[in-house]
Amino acid sequence: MGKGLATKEKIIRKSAELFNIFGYHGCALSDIMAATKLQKGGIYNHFRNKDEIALEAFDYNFNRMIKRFRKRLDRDRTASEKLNSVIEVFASLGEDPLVKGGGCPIFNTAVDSTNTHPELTKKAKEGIKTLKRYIEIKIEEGIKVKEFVNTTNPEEISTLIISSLEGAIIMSRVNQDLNYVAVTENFLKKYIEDHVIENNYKTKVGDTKQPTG
Amino acid sequence: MGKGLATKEKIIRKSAELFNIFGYHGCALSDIMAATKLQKGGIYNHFRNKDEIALEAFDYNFNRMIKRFRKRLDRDRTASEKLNSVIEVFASLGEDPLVKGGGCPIFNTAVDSTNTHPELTKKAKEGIKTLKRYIEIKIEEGIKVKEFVNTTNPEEISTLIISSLEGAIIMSRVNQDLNYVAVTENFLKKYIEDHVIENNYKTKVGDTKQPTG
DNA sequence: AATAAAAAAGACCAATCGGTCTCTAACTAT
DNA sequence: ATAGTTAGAGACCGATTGGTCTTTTTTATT
Repeated sequence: MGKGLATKEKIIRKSAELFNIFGYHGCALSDIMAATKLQKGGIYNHFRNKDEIALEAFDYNFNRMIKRFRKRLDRDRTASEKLNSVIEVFASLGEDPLVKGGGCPIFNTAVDSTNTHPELTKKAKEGIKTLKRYIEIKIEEGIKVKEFVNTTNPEEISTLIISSLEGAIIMSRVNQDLNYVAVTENFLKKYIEDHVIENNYKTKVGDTKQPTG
Repeated sequence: MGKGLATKEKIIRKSAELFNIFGYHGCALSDIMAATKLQKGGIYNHFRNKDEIALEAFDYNFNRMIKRFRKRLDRDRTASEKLNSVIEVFASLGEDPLVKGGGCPIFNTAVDSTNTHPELTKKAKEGIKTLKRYIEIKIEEGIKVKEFVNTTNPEEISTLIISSLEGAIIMSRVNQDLNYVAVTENFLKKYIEDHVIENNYKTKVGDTKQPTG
């Protein structure tokens, strides 16, 4: 890897942080210059403009997010383990932020760019859809192998997981109180245990429920 | 009301829109000048700086939000009606946005201001807490009159309602697809019907559940 | 070691930023 | 009607914005 590539990576890495902290309009080129210890020439040698940096920075954050999901779900075998991990990876954005500035960079970008930056908005939009589909597939697989009850609506559960945890992450971030995420995480786990996972698969002790069939 | 007050109100009203659309850093004074058809002198005659406008604009949006809740819940008698209305008012931010630019102005401000504008962040933070407490009280009342099961955790349900609907609102806004909010709204209503409202109070037909006691 | 190519520096630019200040226009009270 | 007061216009300010371009430095190639 040549020197140029290393520099370009550094710019993306630092900018990904800065944009997540300050937002697109709140992050000036001078901030990127300071963070990378580069002058204008060093930055614009790799990018045509600020937009291009922001777009590549988003991709960088998104890919890291996907990686965190994959890395965690790879060690799971059952569908319920995978679904559980999905919830925990989202929730982990609270204690162990993917990016400096905290929260979920995808949703941060979504809110930040709507009405102001169509290209970024499009990326955020597609990112959310990819994430939603990713979870849906895990649920569909669970239904297929009869690990999840067959009345489970994959889109409903997927939407619920994303919306509730993303909302909670925002609440926790602004209030600097991880309890919001914790409460939401617990609710989702309990709900899935009680309504999504088939009774025969339940391993929890103290479960007084009787199989209905 | 003097001419000055009317002008000040207009500035707040227009700015409340602009800040919700573009965010604090994305909204320039020139935008406010254009929207209000005023020059700098006309604006700075009423405000000391841009910050002061943004802070008052937030209060304006927050008060309108609270009003929408109150107006709707005033016509409800039972606790379950009130809780249902809470959900519907949140969901209404999708189809019938409180502010131009869409979404929830409180959460938009929360995301926009975190790490960049402590005063705004504080207001957003307090706004969310007020909202959460408002819902908690409705739930506590429902428990008190035995309309809700007494194992209901007010904080849990309140947090869940806010986080999931706010997350869904962001998803719907960026995807320009109200389905995310609709799915979340339906889930919450169903969950509350099945797990929060006492059986004796349930009026739904076709409910096959048996009382457990 | 010499040369070619890539990377970075930094001077420079017009436009815009938030904010101030003076001056005039418009309204209010007597 | 007139004096006093408030509201608003708009010129002006220094600082900063994103971006360009030339020059220098560093790296890779031979």
